[in-house]
Amino acid sequence: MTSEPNLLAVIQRQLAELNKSEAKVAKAILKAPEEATRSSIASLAAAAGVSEPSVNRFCKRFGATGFPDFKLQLATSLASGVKYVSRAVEFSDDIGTFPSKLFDNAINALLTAKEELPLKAIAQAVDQIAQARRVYFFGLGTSAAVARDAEHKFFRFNVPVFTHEDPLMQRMLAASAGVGDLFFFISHTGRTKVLVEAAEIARQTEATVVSLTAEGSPLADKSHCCINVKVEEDTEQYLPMTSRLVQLVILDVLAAGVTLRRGEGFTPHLARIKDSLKDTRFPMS
Amino acid sequence: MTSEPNLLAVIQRQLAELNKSEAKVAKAILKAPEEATRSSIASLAAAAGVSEPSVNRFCKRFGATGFPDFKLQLATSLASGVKYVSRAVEFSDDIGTFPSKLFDNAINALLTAKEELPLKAIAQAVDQIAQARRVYFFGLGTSAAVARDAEHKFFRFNVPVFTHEDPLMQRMLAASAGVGDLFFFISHTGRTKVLVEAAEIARQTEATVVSLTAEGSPLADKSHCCINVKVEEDTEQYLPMTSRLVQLVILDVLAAGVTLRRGEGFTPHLARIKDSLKDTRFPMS
DNA sequence: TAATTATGTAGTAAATTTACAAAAATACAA
DNA sequence: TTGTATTTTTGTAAATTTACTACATAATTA
Repeated sequence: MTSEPNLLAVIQRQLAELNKSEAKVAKAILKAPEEATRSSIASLAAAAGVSEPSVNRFCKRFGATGFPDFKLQLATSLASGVKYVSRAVEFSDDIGTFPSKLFDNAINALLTAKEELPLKAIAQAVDQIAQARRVYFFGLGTSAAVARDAEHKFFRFNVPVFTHEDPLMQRMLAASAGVGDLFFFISHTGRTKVLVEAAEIARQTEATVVSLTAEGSPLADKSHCCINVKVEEDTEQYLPMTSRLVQLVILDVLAAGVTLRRGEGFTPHLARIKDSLKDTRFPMS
Repeated sequence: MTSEPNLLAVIQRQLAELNKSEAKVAKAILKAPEEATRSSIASLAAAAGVSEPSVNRFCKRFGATGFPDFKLQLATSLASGVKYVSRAVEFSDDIGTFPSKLFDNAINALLTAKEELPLKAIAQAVDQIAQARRVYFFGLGTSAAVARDAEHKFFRFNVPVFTHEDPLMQRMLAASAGVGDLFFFISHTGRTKVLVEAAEIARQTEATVVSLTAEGSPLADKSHCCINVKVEEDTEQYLPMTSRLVQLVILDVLAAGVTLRRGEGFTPHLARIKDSLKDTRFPMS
């Protein structure tokens, strides 16, 4: 059963080849498709001016097992028209519209990323992080915040993690790296000079270089392992980027991957960390 | 008929408040939603281990006129891409399953947040940020990364922004605040002592206190304006939180709101900022 | 123990499908 | 053409499946 994305279009196309009563049914459905999904076979038959079995035959002709199945397919087809598509925010937007637009853009970015996850690179990165003696997360600008987030997360997993936003520190640390060190570079464009340079320096040592960045970018070229994040076309230049959200979730994936590798025996450690924060908080009322 | 965009999420959320048989039905549907749309009331009842009227009552509870109507709503909901329900990562998961789970969780969190956006509070926060002479973003732990992200974003909009991760700096800055200062506190729980204390100190000055945190939390109580983020049940304690993603997008919304308020004349400024970064990057090949 | 709530049984109503027959359309011979 | 045979289309009526309602029993709560 190949579920057709646009059932109405198929009906429209077949209209000429249908016999009289079936054509009547088709017209009735095309005229009010939403209503058709809600009506019984009797009322649709009445609306089309035919008998109930005619409607039933019509449904079977279009690949459904019967009338209810047809309604289901029709409803699905109608609903799938409204997907989450990127929509630019405009100056004419108001509070009722632009927040949903931004959320839709974010959701859309994650949906897209989910479909084309570079699983091989992710698995490889998990391996390398799990084996690393020390992990450095480096990013600049917006990506520095992502690196910071990663630091917090991985710290919980007993991975010795470090972050530095200062390019000079990044260079120096890269230069003095050795076996067991892992440098994880985060960059939207993969073209930020100082970051690429730091990666280059790290690469000349025995350390491992992993990056979360755009495919084919200078930064990706310098890495042992690169997790590609598709860079969306830069249509909306002045409003927030969604790529960092994707980066964050990919880092969640890496963290989860490392945890899973540690196995069930690791949960007490996590519980202890969580517990250690208890006293810093006001108790629940 | 208020057509709910994400029926599965609604069912998931209500799960705790359902009585035994209805919960069984809910679980059966959540387990195999696609199949549920195709089955009869009898087979679904059998699958859930309850009687047919229980299924019927379940449907009515969720706003449907009956079982067929419910199936229709479910099918519509599924088709519109909303099959993203929070699923916990388990130790038996492998690379083929847990990444999608995490993405689904993230997408689900954003979808849920989108549905219940506190637009009034957002509008108010936009007003206050737009009027502020200085804006301080304060957070700790994971929220510090969110604050950092906010700093980068708002800086582009020519808002004088500051972030500090150090609780002592936060206290001192809060204490010396005055008219025109805005303190923006970010916290998942809203119960972190040192942060709540800083908010309390800021509140005693002429400054404005805005927070992005859990409803009814101590931090929310200290704020002039609180943007509520629903805190999901803490079932999955050891794996990444999705709330920070929601926080980030809400901050995007605020930033967009401030920009829109500035009007079209502001774009040259944004272009200049963007331009200033050009020389820090390797050109596209 | 009473009251309330939850759940299932059994019967009923509604909707859908099937089997079949009538009607219409088509093909073809005279 | 026109009548007849054949095929296709369509509707009627019965059968079947499905969904709903009313009510009784069970479980829970006060």
